[in-house]
Amino acid sequence: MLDPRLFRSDLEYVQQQLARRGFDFDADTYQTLESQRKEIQVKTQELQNQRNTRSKAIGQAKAKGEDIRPLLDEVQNLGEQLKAAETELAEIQEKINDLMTGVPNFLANDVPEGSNEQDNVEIYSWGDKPKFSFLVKDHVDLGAQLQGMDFELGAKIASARFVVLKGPLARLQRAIIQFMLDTHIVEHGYIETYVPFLANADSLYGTGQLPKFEQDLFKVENDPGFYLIPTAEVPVTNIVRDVIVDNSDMPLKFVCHTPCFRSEAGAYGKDVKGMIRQHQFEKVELVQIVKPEDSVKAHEDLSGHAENILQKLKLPYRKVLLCSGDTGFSSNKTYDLEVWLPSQNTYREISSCSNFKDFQARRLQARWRNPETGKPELVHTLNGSGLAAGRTLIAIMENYQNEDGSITVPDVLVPYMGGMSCVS
RNA sequence: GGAGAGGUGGCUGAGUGGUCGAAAGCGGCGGUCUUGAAAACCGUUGAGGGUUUGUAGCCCUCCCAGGGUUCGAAUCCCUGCCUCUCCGCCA
Repeated sequence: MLDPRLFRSDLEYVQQQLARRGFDFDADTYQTLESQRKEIQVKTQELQNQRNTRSKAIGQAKAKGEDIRPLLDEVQNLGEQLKAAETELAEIQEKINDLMTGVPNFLANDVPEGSNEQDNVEIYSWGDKPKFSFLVKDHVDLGAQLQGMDFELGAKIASARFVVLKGPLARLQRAIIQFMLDTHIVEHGYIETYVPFLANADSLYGTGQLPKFEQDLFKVENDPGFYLIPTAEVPVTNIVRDVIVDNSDMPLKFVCHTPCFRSEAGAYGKDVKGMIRQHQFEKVELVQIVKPEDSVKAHEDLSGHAENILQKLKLPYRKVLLCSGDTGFSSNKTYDLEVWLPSQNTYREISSCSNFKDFQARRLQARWRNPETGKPELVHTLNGSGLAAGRTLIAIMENYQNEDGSITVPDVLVPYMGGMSCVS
């Protein structure tokens, strides 16, 4: 959520900023609601004040043994007036809140203009694309040949967009996850966390998935309802919900491996084949909680940590700065890392690293105490995949494939495969 | 699943239907003392919001959450959530 005070003090600036996203903020509706709010809130607080003063007077009169009858008559209909005002205020505030929670974050100044992913800007590419002297297979064919990747079985057990991995391929995915976690913990200084895979509505609201994107989530119809986490970002960032983080603990850097669950509503016909787009996939997520002045630097660091994984795996990739039209709702600035997939002859997203500034922190009420002011102030939150493990698995399969359909294991993963250097 | 106890400020912990946003201790911050530190002593110390040019003043809200009773609720009633203890079950 954006700062409501900014809407009151400089609405024109707010509109300009939001227009960069093509978001047309309804200023008229807002101003009508806001002027109503002001009037009703002042009225309500005045009535509350009256109630407090008079009740106090009654208490004092009673203590002195005076007759409180006239005082009681005086406050007779105050209660009803107050209740009506409070109800009206709550209604108007809910309307304003609904309006505000639908407003996306501002974009950083250096986010390029553009309407969709076509307009994203490549910052650089890394690594040499492999050259093959034979016809390349995609990960689906390779997986079938290795008898380690079965989509029909996934469909039988659950539905389309699920997979069953078996044998060395299942182990390879686990090796990837272990390798990523160890690298982030040992080399990049992250704290490993283990978290719930179901989250409540408050948590999803805090990171911005609710109320706007409920259709993307799997919901557990319990009482109270839970949601399957679409990313570890949700439970991990919510660690600091309603917390004033100690100055000396900043920055907080968490790494977490979880399965992720996405309904993929609206993705019909998209990436139907293979493991690119699944209802359930494994991901290692990086989350940082930092002081506001450090977030731009932290964003570069965090995406660098994800890149380091790709580089150690020697997977060719490119780094892309998302344009205004492709940057997510809560994000101020996002880098995507896209890995080379030989079978598709293109780069595909394998990590998305975002700086949310104080947008999530405001919803979360995640704060730190600024020693200069002595006051609690909002932190900045960031996260990024480091990396999506399922997509890393298929990138390795395709880039490291041999003519006979076997897969060479990247050097850094061999220890995690019990010394196995080739999957066949 | 059964039985019981409880949720109060950064922490521990008192509290009564009325001057309680809340005793006391600890911790934090400032000061006195000291070459410096410790100890001791003195002072200070919650969060959010409204109004406003205002980090001034005035006002409102918050004692787990949501309802209710009342002129008045941290205090009484109801519901929910969470924590702890014992029993049962279980990876």
